[in-house]
Amino acid sequence: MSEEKQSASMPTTYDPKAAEQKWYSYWVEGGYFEAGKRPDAKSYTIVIPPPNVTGMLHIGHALDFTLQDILIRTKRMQGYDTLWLPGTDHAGIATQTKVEQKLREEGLSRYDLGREKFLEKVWEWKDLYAGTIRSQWSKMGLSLDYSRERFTLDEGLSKAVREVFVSLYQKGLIYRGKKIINWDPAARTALSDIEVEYKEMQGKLYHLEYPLKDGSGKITVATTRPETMLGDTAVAVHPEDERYKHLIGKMLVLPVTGREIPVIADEYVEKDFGSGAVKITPAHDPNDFEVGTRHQLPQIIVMDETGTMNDEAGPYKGLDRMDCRKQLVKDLQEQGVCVNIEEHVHQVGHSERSGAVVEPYLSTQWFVAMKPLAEKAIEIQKSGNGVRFVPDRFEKIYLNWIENVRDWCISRQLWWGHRIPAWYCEACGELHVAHDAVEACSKCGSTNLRQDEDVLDTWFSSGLWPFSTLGWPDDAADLQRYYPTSVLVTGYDIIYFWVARMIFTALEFTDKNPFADVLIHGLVRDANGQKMSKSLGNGVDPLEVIEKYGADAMRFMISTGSTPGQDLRFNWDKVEQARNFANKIWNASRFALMNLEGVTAEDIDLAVELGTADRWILHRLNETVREVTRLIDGYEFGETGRVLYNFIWDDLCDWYIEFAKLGLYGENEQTKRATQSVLAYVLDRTQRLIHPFMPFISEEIWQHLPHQGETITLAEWPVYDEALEASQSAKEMELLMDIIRAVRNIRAEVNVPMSKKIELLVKPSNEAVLAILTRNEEYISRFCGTSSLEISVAVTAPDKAMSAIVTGAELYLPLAGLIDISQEIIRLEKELKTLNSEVERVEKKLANEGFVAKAPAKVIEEERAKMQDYAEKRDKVLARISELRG
RNA sequence: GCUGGGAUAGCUCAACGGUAGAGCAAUUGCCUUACAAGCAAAAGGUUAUCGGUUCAAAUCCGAUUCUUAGCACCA
Repeated sequence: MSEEKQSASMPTTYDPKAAEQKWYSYWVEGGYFEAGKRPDAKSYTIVIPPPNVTGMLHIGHALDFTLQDILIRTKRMQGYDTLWLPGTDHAGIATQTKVEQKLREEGLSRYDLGREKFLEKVWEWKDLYAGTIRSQWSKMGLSLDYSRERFTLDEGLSKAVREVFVSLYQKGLIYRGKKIINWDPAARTALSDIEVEYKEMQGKLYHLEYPLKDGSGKITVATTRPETMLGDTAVAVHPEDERYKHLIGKMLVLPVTGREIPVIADEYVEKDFGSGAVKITPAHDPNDFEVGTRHQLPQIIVMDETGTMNDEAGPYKGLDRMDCRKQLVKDLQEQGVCVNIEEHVHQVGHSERSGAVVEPYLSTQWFVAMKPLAEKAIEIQKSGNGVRFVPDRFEKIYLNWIENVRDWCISRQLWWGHRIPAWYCEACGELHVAHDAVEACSKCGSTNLRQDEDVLDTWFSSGLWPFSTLGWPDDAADLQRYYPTSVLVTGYDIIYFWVARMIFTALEFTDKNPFADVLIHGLVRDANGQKMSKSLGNGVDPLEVIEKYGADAMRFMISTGSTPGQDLRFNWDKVEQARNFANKIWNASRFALMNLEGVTAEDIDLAVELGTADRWILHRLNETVREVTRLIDGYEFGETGRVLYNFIWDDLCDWYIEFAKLGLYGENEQTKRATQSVLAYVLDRTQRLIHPFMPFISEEIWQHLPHQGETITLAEWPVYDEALEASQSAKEMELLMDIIRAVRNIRAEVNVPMSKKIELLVKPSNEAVLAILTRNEEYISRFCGTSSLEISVAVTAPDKAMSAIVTGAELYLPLAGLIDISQEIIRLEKELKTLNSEVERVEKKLANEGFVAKAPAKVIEEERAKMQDYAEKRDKVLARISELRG
């Protein structure tokens, strides 16, 4: 291929769009992402944290998925039978809320449609968004096995859900009970504890006076929710409280309703807080519920499931709870009952999904008894046989939660979700829990059975995800082969919701940890460090990033931009930097391709005589292979990115490619062939190393390079070669680079551009160095821009010359007329000063007996070598100064 | 209140016991035949403060200040 033709086919600027589309369909059509094609290989499995089918993916998903793709692609190249299983979550409340919102715009509610019709609508929505999500996955370049895609409401997964429910019920770990739960009056459903978000709010503390029935006085109580007083069934005081001791057992008259309620004694009350008396509303407060149970108090529910006051509220019946509060307070003030209103900052629970203020509400719900499940999980985790958290501090967070977990309310009064597999006999009231619809009551024989209306908490099915997606409870082949999974990658925000639940359900039902490792990453924040949210409108759409800078740039930025477990600030500058990096790779490859005409994969031969730079870059590549492999294994993607960036940009592009030009443009055919081989080889391995991070551009380039195989996706991952490390090329190259840098410095300092040729005299410190320099004379000459070059241990310094001392050699640049000797002396003295302080530092260190006695030999040796080097340089600089002076 | 995270160059962040690094911004010189999305050079730091452990601390351990998140809250 001619140079012109090659250049024309590869423009100087990389255009991601064409390549991305082309290669993704190539990969999918080639079936390269499908698991099961390497029956003899070890398996490596990741199940995707299923995104909600509520809408589009955001940049946080992009981070989560990119990290997984990096792992999967690396392992695939390393020869594993990799499975990355995709899927989506039905996301009960979230999705139902969205669809209801849409209906509301049409003036309809879910009740207008009825359960069946409404669910049809939700399924339509689901299909629409699952499609959108799939298209976003493809744009991000994710190597998912689409043949195994799952949805939490799939038949298979639903079967798993029923199996778990029935089994837990039979073990007595699922029960139905009347308790105070968190009620979302907007979505009209119960919530679990963790679905409630507490927000600090400016509220009011209302002080109310309840008169004693016998007219002998009053008791003051305080509340932040005065409307609940309508459901008060007692006032509690501490049994030891002298102020109230005599009142215990007496009756109070509840204002408004006139209901009589007792003064009771309970240790729950703190004497020193507030008035020392607490109004007790068992049906609307979890603590009061406990107190009420202890004292067998009536439980009076004063509002309905929409938050509207009911019959028990008397004159306030029909009012919304917030309106009732206003009206009631006004009335109580007029009656002199509400004696004081204080400003009060407190935490108010809001529904995570609907945003409504959550009402503690007494109702009959289904619960999972968490204690036994948690105990098992804690024991295994603490015995060291649990899941490995990365970073490990998240293990503490997990344990802390599971050690304090309370029973899990799993029933939701929604329509979108897994219907609870429980049937009630209409005739005798018997409860039947079963996998399949119960036809006849086993107790009375009636066939009149009604299924429980409620559905299960979304997280109930998500908790089974690692094994339900692989075919559990059946003895499926995929379950055998790919379970337990290798690693779970997710954000720290759902450790409680999801990670913990997967662990204890997996332990209970599969007797195994669901994954060996759990990699926890941070959240993506905006440029100001703020959490991205819809309400703030500061979210970043991954598609926009891909559109502007390409998927590879986004992936690289997002995956390498942070340290494990730490939040990541999104900013466009960093994406631009990643884009520039991609472009750099592109241009390095363009250069190579222009100079590899006719070279095929078979021509690449590294066993020939190689130059210093060739051996050096192979050595650097080798080190990079080792580092990148180690770092990816340790999930240290930020560090991996830095290693790759430095290798490619600095070593490969800035140094090696420049050095390679000499061989490529030179007359010596053999040297040219050798250089071509090294260049092609290094570039090929570089594409492989960068491929997990930047799949598209690496494939595009790899396909242009001399290669074997259909796709880089299946190319072998490079392996560290111990044998290469024996070479001295690194030290040789360091010397050359030092000389070149020193000359460049001086040129810059005295304003002599590279285009202007100069004389250069190099005095090596010994014969060995002389040999190296002589061997690389061409390099030195080229990169120092010399008109004449003298390399000899016999070099005598010219009078009017700039000089530089590097490790192993002295350099002289006769620049008479361009420099002032007194300035040169000042410059050298400055250098002397730094060298002196270095020498002093190391000297002091080596003089320290403790250091010499206790530090590792390697460290001491390094310090000694430094000492020698610095001292040598210092002496030479010193000599040069006196020479110039004299 | 309890439990974590963070505090490092002007900005955004690295560095997991051995001389503190990068990108961006600002400075200087370059359209050098892969790349101006680039090349080259120089500059920028008492690693929040105070103690301790260690031959050696940004790193490990205390304390303090500021900041951030989660959990729990007394009406």
